[in-house]
Amino acid sequence: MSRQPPKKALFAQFAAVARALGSEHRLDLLEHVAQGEQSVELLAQRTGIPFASVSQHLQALRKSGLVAARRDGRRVLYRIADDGVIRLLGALRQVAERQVAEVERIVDGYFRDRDSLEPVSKKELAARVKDGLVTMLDVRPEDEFASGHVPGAVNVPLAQLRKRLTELPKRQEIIAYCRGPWCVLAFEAVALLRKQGRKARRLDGGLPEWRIAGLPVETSASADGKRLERQ
Amino acid sequence: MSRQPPKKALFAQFAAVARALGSEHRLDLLEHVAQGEQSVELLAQRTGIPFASVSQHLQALRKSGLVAARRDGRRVLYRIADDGVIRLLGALRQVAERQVAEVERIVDGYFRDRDSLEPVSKKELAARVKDGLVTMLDVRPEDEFASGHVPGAVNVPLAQLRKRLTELPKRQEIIAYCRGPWCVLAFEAVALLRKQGRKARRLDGGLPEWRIAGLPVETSASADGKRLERQ
DNA sequence: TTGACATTCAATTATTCAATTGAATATTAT
DNA sequence: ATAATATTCAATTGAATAATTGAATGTCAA
Repeated sequence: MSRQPPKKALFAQFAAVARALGSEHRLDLLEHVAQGEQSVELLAQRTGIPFASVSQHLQALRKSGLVAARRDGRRVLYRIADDGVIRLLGALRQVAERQVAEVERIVDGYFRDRDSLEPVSKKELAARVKDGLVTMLDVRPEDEFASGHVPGAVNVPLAQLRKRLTELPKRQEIIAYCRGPWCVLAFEAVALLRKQGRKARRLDGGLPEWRIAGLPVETSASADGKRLERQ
Repeated sequence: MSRQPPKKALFAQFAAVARALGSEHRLDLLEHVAQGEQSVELLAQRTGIPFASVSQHLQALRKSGLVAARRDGRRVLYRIADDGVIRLLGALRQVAERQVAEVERIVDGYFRDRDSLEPVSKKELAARVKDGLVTMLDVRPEDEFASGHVPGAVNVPLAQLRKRLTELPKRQEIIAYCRGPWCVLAFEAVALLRKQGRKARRLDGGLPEWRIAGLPVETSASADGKRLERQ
């Protein structure tokens, strides 16, 4: 292993990391883990993958250095190993989006207007939210919101958006986001809001991208967080 | 395929790209393709992979959008699909390097000093080469050098370096490079030069990185290029 | 210590992927 | 047309991987 042609050995390691990314379930898990440290069971619930499979996939991800784990009581909490992983996922997304025509068709097909991608920087946006000039809308499920969100964001899960429109400002611009650039919840939220005549845009990125941009993240100590007390 | 949950369909595409990267042979081929447009046969020669396998791997890479192909006469020339691919490879390398301890050990084990990584920008370097303040040393095989290299670089393949030391300036700083950041030839060259008392460093990156930085690339119309006339 | 719970391990089966070989296709030159 | 060459396709084999199930491990609380 160690005394073989170094080039081969290097490629083997790089290939191992890429192989770990080469599974839909693991990508799904990675996106969820990127939201914040989580237990195996919670990830199984959120992704709908059987918990034994989740455990195995997480171990595969760990072996290739994409996630890290620590024990807390009787559960094991997994997290993204470091910011480079988020950037790697971004680069993968970029290549796939730009080059695989299929993706374009899927996104375009489902969501008419592929809307203004990041017309305003995240840092500026954070300032505007603080000044009350725009409203950030987090359309993820409540428990995910609780474990970490953009400061000042309003949480209305996509499923309830239609009914709870009154909770959102009428004229102010609304910026929707969810898990990350791949997450379709935000696309759908923007489509719905625009149909209702609201001024809405999508944040090109989710919580992980917000975090690695060096911006603060807020957590709700409790908010349906029965399963989250330990975090 | 197209009317399935969009999230799944997106992940499937991203996973497909990652899977395409998850093979040592394909990474090897990608590194070579990144040097410049090349035919299947030439790639087979340079990588030592049977040509039928090379063809299949290239098709896999093409299907996932990592390389593109065009026909020229009776040969098919493959090239990197776009700059995003180089960046993706860089991100992969970064994650693997930072997180997979194995790589550190391999690199450190083989090459004592992991030497000054990119202490000077590529743009500045290009200027210094032009002014004759430093010498760029390309240690790749002659035919690879011929199909594209840093302007003004001297080509001495690693195997001949010890014998041809006299061709290099005695006191001037020497910057060695080869195919890319993973390429070990440059590490070895620097080690050898330093042992000889020369002032040598390694360029953190190779021709592809040079190219996507927007810097010019020079080709030798002829230089052992019997097989390269058409390029 | 016992029981409850979260996670991991082990074993099975089905699927996918890789390498190899030889044949088929497409292009150029004769 | 025919031959020569570069590439691709097809079929085989063996290896790696994924999903599933049930058992085993480790931790906390009573």
